[in-house]
Amino acid sequence: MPWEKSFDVDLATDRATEVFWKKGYEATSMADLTAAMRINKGSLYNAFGSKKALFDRALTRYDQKTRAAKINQLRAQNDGVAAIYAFFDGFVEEARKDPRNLGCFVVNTAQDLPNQPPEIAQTIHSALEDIKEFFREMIEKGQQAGDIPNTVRPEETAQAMLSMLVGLRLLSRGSAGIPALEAIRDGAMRLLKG
Amino acid sequence: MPWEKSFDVDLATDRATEVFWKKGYEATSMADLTAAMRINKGSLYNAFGSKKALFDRALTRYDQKTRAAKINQLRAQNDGVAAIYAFFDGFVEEARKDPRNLGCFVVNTAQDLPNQPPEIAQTIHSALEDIKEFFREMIEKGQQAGDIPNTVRPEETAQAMLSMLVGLRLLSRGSAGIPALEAIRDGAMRLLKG
DNA sequence: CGCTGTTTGTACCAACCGGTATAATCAATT
DNA sequence: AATTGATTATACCGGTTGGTACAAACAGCG
Repeated sequence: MPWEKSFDVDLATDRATEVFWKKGYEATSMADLTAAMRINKGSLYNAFGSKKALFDRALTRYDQKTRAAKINQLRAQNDGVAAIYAFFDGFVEEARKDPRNLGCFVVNTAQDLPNQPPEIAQTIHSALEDIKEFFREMIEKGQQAGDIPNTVRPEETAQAMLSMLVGLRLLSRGSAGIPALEAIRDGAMRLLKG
Repeated sequence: MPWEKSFDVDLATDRATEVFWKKGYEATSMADLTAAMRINKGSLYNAFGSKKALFDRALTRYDQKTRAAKINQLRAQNDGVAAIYAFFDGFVEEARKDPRNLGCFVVNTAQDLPNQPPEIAQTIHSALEDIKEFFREMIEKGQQAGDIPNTVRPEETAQAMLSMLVGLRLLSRGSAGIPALEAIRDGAMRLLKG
């Protein structure tokens, strides 16, 4: 068997992610993708199959590399309150560093859910559920440590925090400045005060 | 001068809004629009000028008819806490009644801000600012009535509530069920407890 | 070298894109 | 009935859409 691959598939996927992330699925053309990925049209279809398949792959990879990795890292922490703060503050920091105001690829796609196929909907649903679950676990951990009063209902509060996070990420796309995002982060923490 | 108009421009605009609302600007074609508006291509360009101009008009009209109208109605209320609750609960009700899960046209467009022209960005910015201002006023009104403790900072809390609202509206697009939306609404009210 | 499989460039496809043009039809005022 | 302007249907424009086809160049293995 001769030489089995030349370009880096993951690198090409990450470059495709950048375009989908900013413009969304429909507004991104195959010409946009081949230019950004720096591979030929033929190679793209050979390696990924279709635009939809590439989008699916890009979204899943983004979700794994960013959201899932972060959550699994913070889950290990024993201070629940600190873990939640770090999670929110990380996104404020991301917004501070990103001059392009891309926000969150997952949230962007969640906004477009009614126009997405079931596989994508499933990916989004799992991601959001996992975030909520993370919040719930950290709240319960904080309660066991005595940092969070027992009057705070874990499930409902986790859901409310997820909503704040989604809002923060959407407003990061050019609708809010850094001070506003910090106010959102601090507001989320106030939900833990009972 | 002969008969000055035949079709109802506002009605046609509302029909265009439905399509833009669901699919977004890019994914909506002129064919989609003429079909939904039930007017001819020629009439559309004669009456609205371009796709962009139609979108702008549809968005502005939607914002006036729904968000602005609701806020101005609730502003008159003398119970600040009740006004905020009614505002949130109205969107939960809207989600309950809408089988298509359209969410909010303004929030959808805010998500797409990096790809929108300055006029649209301005409209979105004004709308979000007005909502935040509404929250701030109602918080201050609640504090004067003694319903909200003075430890609650009006501006920061209003910003946090705006984020929860944006999250609620985005999650209404198929990512969350009614109970989850109710938890978000109740979580927002907890921000007023100090 | 010869075989294999990838990459690349290019050409091509039918379909659609936003937008324009035109001629016929239509309704209401004069 | 004549005039006026909006509405309609249809055809058309150049450009782009996602996707396919194909030959040439390429790189590794036997």
